[in-house]
Amino acid sequence: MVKNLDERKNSILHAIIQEHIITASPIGSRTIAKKYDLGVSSATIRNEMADLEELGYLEQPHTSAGRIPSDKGYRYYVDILMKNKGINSDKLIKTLSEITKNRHGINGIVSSMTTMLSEFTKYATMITEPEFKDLKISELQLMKVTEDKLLLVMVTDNGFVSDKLINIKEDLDKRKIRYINNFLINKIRDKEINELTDQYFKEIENELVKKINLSHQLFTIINKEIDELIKPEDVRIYIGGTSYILDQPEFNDIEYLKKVLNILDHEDNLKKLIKAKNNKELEVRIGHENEIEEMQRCSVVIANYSIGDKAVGKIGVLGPTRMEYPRVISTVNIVSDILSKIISEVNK
Amino acid sequence: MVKNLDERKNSILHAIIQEHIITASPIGSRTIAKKYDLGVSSATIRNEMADLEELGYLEQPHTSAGRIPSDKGYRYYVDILMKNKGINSDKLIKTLSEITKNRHGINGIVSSMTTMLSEFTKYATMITEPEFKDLKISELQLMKVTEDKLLLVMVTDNGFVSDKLINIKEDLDKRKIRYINNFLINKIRDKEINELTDQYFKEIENELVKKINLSHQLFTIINKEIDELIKPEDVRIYIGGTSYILDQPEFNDIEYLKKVLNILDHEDNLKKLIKAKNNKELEVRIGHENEIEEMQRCSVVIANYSIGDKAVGKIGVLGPTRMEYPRVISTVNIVSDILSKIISEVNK
DNA sequence: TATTAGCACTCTTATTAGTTGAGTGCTAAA
DNA sequence: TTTAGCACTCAACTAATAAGAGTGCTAATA
Repeated sequence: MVKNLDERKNSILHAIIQEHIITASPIGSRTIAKKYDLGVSSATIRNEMADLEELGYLEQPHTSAGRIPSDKGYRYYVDILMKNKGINSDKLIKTLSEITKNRHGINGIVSSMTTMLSEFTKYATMITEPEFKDLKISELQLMKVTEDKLLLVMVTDNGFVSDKLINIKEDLDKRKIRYINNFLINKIRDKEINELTDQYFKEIENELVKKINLSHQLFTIINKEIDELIKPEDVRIYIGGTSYILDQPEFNDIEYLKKVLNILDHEDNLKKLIKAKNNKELEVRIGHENEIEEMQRCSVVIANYSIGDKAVGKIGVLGPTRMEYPRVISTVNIVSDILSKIISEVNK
Repeated sequence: MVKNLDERKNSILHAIIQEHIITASPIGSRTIAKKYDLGVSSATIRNEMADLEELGYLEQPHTSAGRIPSDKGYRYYVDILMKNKGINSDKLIKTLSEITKNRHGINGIVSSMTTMLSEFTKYATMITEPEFKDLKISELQLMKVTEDKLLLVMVTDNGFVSDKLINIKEDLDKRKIRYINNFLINKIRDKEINELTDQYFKEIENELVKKINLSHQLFTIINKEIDELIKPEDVRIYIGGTSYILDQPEFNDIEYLKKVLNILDHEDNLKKLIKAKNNKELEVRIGHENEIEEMQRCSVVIANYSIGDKAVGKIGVLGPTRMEYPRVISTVNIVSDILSKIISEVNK
C-alpha cells in the first residue's frame, strides 16, 4: 500500500531519521552531506528533502529549520528502511533470567520485569499480568479453609493456577462441599471460558438446588466468585521507568508532560494504550496511530507474551515518536520470549 | 523542646505560612498587614519577620523578596499553630466505601484506595499492601490441587488469609499430606511469626522425617514456601497521582522533577520514604527530616492502617513542604480508618 | 538533464541592556 | 514601642540586537 521510494530517497530519509533519533533536532541538508557519504552535494539533498516533504515523509518546523520525520516517515522507516539491530542480548538475557530466583509469585516477576525492561530500553514500560481468556478450565476445586471461608482453586488447560477466597455466611459440611465440587467440575471442565455465561450458571444452580439443599444466596456468592476468577475484570498492569520520559527533550514542555503523566497514572488509559489492534506478534504504534489524543506525539512498541501458544499478556514500551525503534524492538522481543518461558516455568 | 513564641509572633508566622501555602511565593509584610487584621502596621510586622528569620522560622530567598517558611517553621506550624481542618468528609467516606463493591481482592482495594486518596488530596500518594509481621498463625493447610501442585493456605489470628501454590516434583498421597498438615499446624499454631526460625523448621523436618518417609528435597520446598508466605520480603507498594506533582510550582525545575520521579519509580525508595521512624499513629516528615536527599524539599504524611489493633500497612501522601497539612492530615486519617475497616471486613 | 556552487532571505535562539515593582531595612518622629 | 517615610536591592520582565543555521532560488557546469 505504501509505495516504495527510489534508492537515493531511501538513503536520505534513512539518514535523516537516524540523525534525528540521535539529536532530537531538525536535520539540515549539510549535516547529511557531511556525515553520510551519499556522493551528492547538499544542494541535491536539499532538493530531495523538498520532495520528501511534499510526499509527506518529512516536516519542517519553520521555514529556516531543517526537516524532522513525520509519522508517515517513521512508519516507512519501521516498515521498510530499518534493519533489526542485533543488540548485545547476553547481559539482558542473564539479568532477566535472574529475576525468577529473586522475586516470587507472578506479580513479583512481572513487576521486576517491567523495571528491568525500562532500565534496558531507557523508556517507560508496561507489562500486564497474565490473563486467561480463550483458555479452558481443566480443574476447579472448592476447599474448606475455616468455618466460614472456602477457597476456590482453578487450573487452566495450560497449567496455570489461580485461586480466590470465598466468605460464606453459613456453615457448609464437607460432604456437601465435595458434592458441589464434583458437580461443578463436571459442568465446567473443558468449557471455553466464554461458554460460561450467566445463563449457564443459572441452569447449574437450578439443578444443584434440586439435588441438594443449597441456599440461593450461597450459590450466588460462589457463582460471583467463580465469575470473577475466570473473567478477571481488572487485570493489573505494571508500569516502570516513567522518569525516563523526562530524558526526552520532547517532554520538556511541562504542560504536555503533565498530560502524559496523568494518562500513565490511570490504569484504564494504560490498557487502552497497550491494547493490540490486531493479532500481530509485535506491533509498533506511531504518533497518530495511538487512539489516546495526548499520546499522539508518542510511539508504543507492543508485544505479546504467551503460555504455550496462547498470548496471555502484553509488553509495551512507550517513548517519543523519535524512539530508537530497532533497539527497542529487539529488546521487547527478547523480553517477551523470556517472560513467556518464566511464566510457563512457574506453572510447570 | 521547641520554645513557644509570643502570641503576636504566632499570629504572624501562622499568617505567613497559610498565605505561602496558597500562593507558593514569598510573602511580604504588606500582604500580611492588609489581609490579616493583626492591628499593627506593616513596619511592625517587618520587624517581627526579621526576628522570626533570626530564630530560624523563616527564610528570605533574596534581599528584596518576602519571607518563606523554613522547615523549622513548618514543623512549628504542624506541631503548634495548625488547627485540624474539619474537611467535608461525607463525600470522601462515601466514595471510599464504594470501593469494596467495585474492586476485588486486597490488591484491587489498595490500588483504588491509592488512586482515590490522590484524587482527594491532589498530591502523590502511596499505600502498602498489608503485611503480617507480629501476627500469629492460627490455621495452616496444605491441600492437593493437581498431581504436582499443593496449595498452602494460611490464616492469621486476626482472620487474615493468604495462600501460595507449591510445585512439587514427586507425587504425595493424600494421607501423607494430611499427616504433614496436622503435624505442621500443631508445631506452628499460635506461634509468633518471628519464633519460626530456620532452626525451628530444621527441628520440624527432623521429626517429620523420622515419622514418615518424606524426602529432604520435598520438605525444603514446602519450608521455603511457608517461609515466603509468612515473611513476604517484597510487600508491594502502590503509588498514585504522580501527575499531581507537576501542579506544584516547586517542581517546575525539570532536573529536580526528574530526580523525584526517579525516586518514585523504585519501590525500595518508596519504602524508605514511607517507613515510619516511630510508632506514632500519624507522622509528618518535613523537608530535611526525610532521609532521601532528593526528597528534602518534600514533606510526607504517613499513617498506619490496621487489622484489629495491629498496624499492617502504611498510607502516605507526598507533596512539597508547602503542603496543605491540615487538609491532608484529616484526609489521611479518614482513609486510614476506612481502609482498616475494609481490610478487616474482607477477612471476616 | 541532473547536479552543484553561491547567495539572499527567513526565522529561531541567545545576549544584552534597560525598566519595573515588590519588598526590605533603616531612620526619625509620634 | 510603634509607625511613616524613603533609599536601596534584586528578580523578573521587555525590547532591541546580534548570531547562526538552513532554506530556496538562480545560474553555471558536467
